[in-house]
Amino acid sequence: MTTQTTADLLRLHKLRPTRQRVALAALLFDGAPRHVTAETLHGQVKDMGITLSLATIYNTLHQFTKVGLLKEIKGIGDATWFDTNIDQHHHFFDITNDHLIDIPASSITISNLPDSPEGKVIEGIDVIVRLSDKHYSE
Amino acid sequence: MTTQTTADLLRLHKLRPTRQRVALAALLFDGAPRHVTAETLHGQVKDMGITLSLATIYNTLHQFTKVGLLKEIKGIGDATWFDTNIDQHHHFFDITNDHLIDIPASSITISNLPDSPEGKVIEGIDVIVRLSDKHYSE
DNA sequence: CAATTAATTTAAAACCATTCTAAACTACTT
DNA sequence: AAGTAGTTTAGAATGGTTTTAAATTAATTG
Repeated sequence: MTTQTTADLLRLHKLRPTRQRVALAALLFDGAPRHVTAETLHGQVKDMGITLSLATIYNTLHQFTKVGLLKEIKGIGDATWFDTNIDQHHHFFDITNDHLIDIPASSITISNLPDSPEGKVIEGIDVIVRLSDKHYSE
Repeated sequence: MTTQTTADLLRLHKLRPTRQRVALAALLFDGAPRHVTAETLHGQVKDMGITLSLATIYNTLHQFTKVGLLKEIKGIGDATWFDTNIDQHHHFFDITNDHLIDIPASSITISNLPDSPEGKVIEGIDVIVRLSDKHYSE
């Protein structure tokens, strides 16, 4: 994705294409699915020779989430993850290396869910499948 | 549960029945299913006129978890929850009031899960069903 | 295109849940 | 009763995240 279209993408969402936001958007929205935390993204950006404050990373991740460019995933590991896959979906979480893999919502069938309590509706369902290394000994 | 049997329960798990642990065990293991965080438990204990340091609450919750008296639930809301239901199970989480309700594992059927990545095995599956208030308008 | 305005970025402080530390205390053993 | 090992505690430290207020920069206006 060129810098030009990245700027356009931001403008499309009413976000000023600042140097910082363009850098982050270019990195995040290059087409490959990505899972980042504020810290991992900060590191990746630093590796590219760009210095951004962590506060800006947080601000930007939240802004991108608000306009629908990212999906926020809490409750996996210790930090908050942001996912470029914004469709409803679930996750494998590899506890050996804190790695996330998407599972399309259509790839899991959940049935026989008990009734919701009176007056409550289901807002969403999150499935986390924890993975660890297979051990061949025994 | 009487103080005597609470002390016995603790001794059974090789935990000294200190004043603090007896108070917490009596509160937690009275038969009703309970979901607590360190903060909610600290508040409940304080309401009973007993003063315990937060550090002790954390220590004790972790010790109870280690011996199998509690189950630790991370990733729901901002704090770590501890559940007196130690069976494998899932949760409704009411986002309007941070209230948890257990869903027995047997009450949910999950099928068609994609294959785990090569060399990985499933450690566990966590399902969180987020609830909010039903709105009748529209 | 210079000046103004409003949004953005930033360093640093603050926050909150949790853990650590090291000293004081207490249950159990002798 | 004395010793010792386990436990509790206040307070400091930690880690992820948010807030604050000042400095900077993008967009707008004249």
